[in-house]
Amino acid sequence: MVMELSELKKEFEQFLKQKGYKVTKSRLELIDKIAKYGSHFEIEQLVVWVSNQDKSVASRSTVYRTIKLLQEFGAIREVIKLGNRTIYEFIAGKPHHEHLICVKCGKIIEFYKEEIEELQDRVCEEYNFTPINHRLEIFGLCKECASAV
Amino acid sequence: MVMELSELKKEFEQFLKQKGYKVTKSRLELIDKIAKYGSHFEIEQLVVWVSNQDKSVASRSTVYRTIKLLQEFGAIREVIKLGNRTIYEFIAGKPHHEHLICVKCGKIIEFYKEEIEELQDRVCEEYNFTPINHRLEIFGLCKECASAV
DNA sequence: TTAATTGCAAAAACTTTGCAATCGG
DNA sequence: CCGATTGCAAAGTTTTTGCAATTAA
Repeated sequence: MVMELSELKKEFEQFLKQKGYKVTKSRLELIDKIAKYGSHFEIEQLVVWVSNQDKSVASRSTVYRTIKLLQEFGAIREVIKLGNRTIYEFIAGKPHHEHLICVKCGKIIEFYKEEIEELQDRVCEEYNFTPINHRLEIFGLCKECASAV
Repeated sequence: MVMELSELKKEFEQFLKQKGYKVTKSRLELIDKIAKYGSHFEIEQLVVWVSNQDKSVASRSTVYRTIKLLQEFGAIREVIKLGNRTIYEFIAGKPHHEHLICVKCGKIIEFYKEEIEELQDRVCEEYNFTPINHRLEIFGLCKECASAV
């Protein structure tokens, strides 16, 4: 990772203070757990994982509420919406990228194409549209699953 | 629209028969209603609209079940996933395109950039990934909403 | 005839919220 | 101390499903 976790946590504290929110044990624990959980995750997994910790870190409600804060802060984002599932990604310190999603095995491949970003900017200009964020999902079969058919 | 609705309904009938499904009144009525509903819609809207028709067209369950069939058939697709909402689009006879979504007023602008498609194909080749479909959503502010800030 | 489809109501899955107790500043 | 946060359970959303009645082939 580009950014140290301790540094990220400090920035998150800054963010909370600046917004008039409180720096609580749950919030700091959660950003820590999410960072260590792995790149992609779903809320339910996180709730279960967090519930199985020795000491209670946060309840389901708090997880949901903190997820929103972390999105606002910019440490995580919804990257894949597949059927009724929402997959989040820990993006702090990571450059922007898009995803290839294997609909058979669930594998997620990240990629970045500068030209695609540029073309998007051009489209936005054409329509006088001010982009805030975007998401490009390519669903299909990964190499292994395609050859297994 | 490029394709006639009557022709589309015939193709849908073909599709149903081929799959061993039955051609029912509800299914034909629904493809008709959706085609006439307008480009983008959410299921709840459709259920309400369909419920308000003189003669009952289909129940909520049937709407949900038929939506899945129509996706399989290829007449509609999930085009925008925003928060917990899913916006579908009637795509039969329409060329592929992507969307700009105004997060303030909800306006949806369609666009198509051949180069973006080509670049995606190239990425897929690089990763030996077999694409099935994709979705590019650019969230931001439309011209009107941006100037109103 | 008979297997698929429908409508209903119940359940499931996911997310939000009211409120009393607790915690941070 | 005071207002924000938490946990809980209840409620809200959205979607799925079991089953008896109905319908298409």
